Amino acid sequence: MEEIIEKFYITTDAVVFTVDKDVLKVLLIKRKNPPFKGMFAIPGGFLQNKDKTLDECAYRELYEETGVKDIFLKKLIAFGDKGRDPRGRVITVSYLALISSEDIELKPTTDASDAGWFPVIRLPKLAFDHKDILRHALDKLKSELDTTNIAFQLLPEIFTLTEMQKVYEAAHQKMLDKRNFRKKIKSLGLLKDMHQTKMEGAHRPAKLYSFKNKIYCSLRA
Amino acid sequence: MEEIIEKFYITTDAVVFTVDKDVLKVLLIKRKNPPFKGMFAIPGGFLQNKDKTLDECAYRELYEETGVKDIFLKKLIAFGDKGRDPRGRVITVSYLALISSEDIELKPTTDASDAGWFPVIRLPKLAFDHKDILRHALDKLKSELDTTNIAFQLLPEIFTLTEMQKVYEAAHQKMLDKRNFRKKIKSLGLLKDMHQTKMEGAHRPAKLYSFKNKIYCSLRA
DNA sequence: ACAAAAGTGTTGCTACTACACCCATGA
DNA sequence: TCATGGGTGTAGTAGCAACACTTTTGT
Repeated sequence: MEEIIEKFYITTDAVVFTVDKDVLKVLLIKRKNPPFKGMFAIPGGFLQNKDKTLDECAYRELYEETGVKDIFLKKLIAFGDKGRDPRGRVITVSYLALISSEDIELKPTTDASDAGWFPVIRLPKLAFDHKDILRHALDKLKSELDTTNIAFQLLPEIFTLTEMQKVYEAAHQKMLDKRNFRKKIKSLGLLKDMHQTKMEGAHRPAKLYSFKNKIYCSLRA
Repeated sequence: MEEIIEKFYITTDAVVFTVDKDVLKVLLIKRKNPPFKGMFAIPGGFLQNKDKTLDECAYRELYEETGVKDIFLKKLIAFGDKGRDPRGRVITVSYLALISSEDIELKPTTDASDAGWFPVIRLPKLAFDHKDILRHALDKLKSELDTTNIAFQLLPEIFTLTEMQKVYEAAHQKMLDKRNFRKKIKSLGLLKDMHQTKMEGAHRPAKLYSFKNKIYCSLRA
């Protein structure tokens, strides 16, 4: 490799979504250093040569900054315009990440004193071009929910159909018809009836379901 | 930026497709230097700081290596596994590129003595992980043809419906029903009847169409 | 008895598939 | 007149959207 070839900083940034109390939320951290000190940002950081893959870098940075681990990650796209980071030329690879709201407790770690979950409809101003990265990831989340079985990444092990519907409604930010939703989901054949019910409040108990397969796959031919 | 942060090589690689004589082809170059000297590869090269965007890098490298310019480019995804390039850690951003077969004449340039168009069904062995990059781009091409109006990037200014159908058939590698194809395309309302015909051989002349709008857009809400 | 969420079917519309014949032309 | 590709319509099916009432429970 000739000397004249330039090298650049690489980061991975993970846009982590969850649906918590019927609200779509995203994980952000407060920056402790300049630039954009004190502003919120998508968790991520610099690729190191010890990271064997970009995925590994995304996992490592997410864990270091927020304590979140064992999470679904899907690589999205690269952002590399000049000037997007005032420190120098940085190419960022964005990730879509999903986590069940059961697992969103943040353990404060060295880097994560100010990590938190923010409703997507009420975001703080974000550092860098993270608004663009987040919007792109949100669009991707919607299309993935419609074309793959990733919903299982946002639900607990067993759940009711109403809970599942709330996940779709939160992500798409619109209400769905109960009968049509249930018909569609049942026709996909992804769910297993657990023959248990969940009683919650003064009304008829809801049947519980789980996914037959918790392996990410497309629903189209 | 602290000294301990590592930097990496970045490349952009453009997977350029065309449909030439009803066959889907991809543009490859023969490598003139090690590693993989003499093997074929997707055209691309190293990001330079003068490139204001990743797109600009992809355009520049494609032009330098193949003489191809003024072409549709869409950024796809990053490849960054360790060991994918024996020279060192290289992160590659792939691009989907499309060109009309009218414009595929390759002018030999300094770097492009061995650029050529290869049918996708009969590819030579490719350098690096370019087989993976190509397959990913091909999947993307198919889904883009189904959900956007990019077909205009693969057709001449005016064309017949049969020519358009051949583009879809070549890309999807399957035959389509003539009546259904025409019904679908007409219902999209993208085409303008040019009130001209094209006579070619001993049979009824074909009506010529062009796109109302040659601006890339999605066909779904 | 009532309040609250669970659960369930039908109808109309749209979009896709499969399929066969006539038309305009040059040789 | 024949060979060639251009051009057209219909019937069946599958999937989506709109819509209201009964069931089961706790209080």
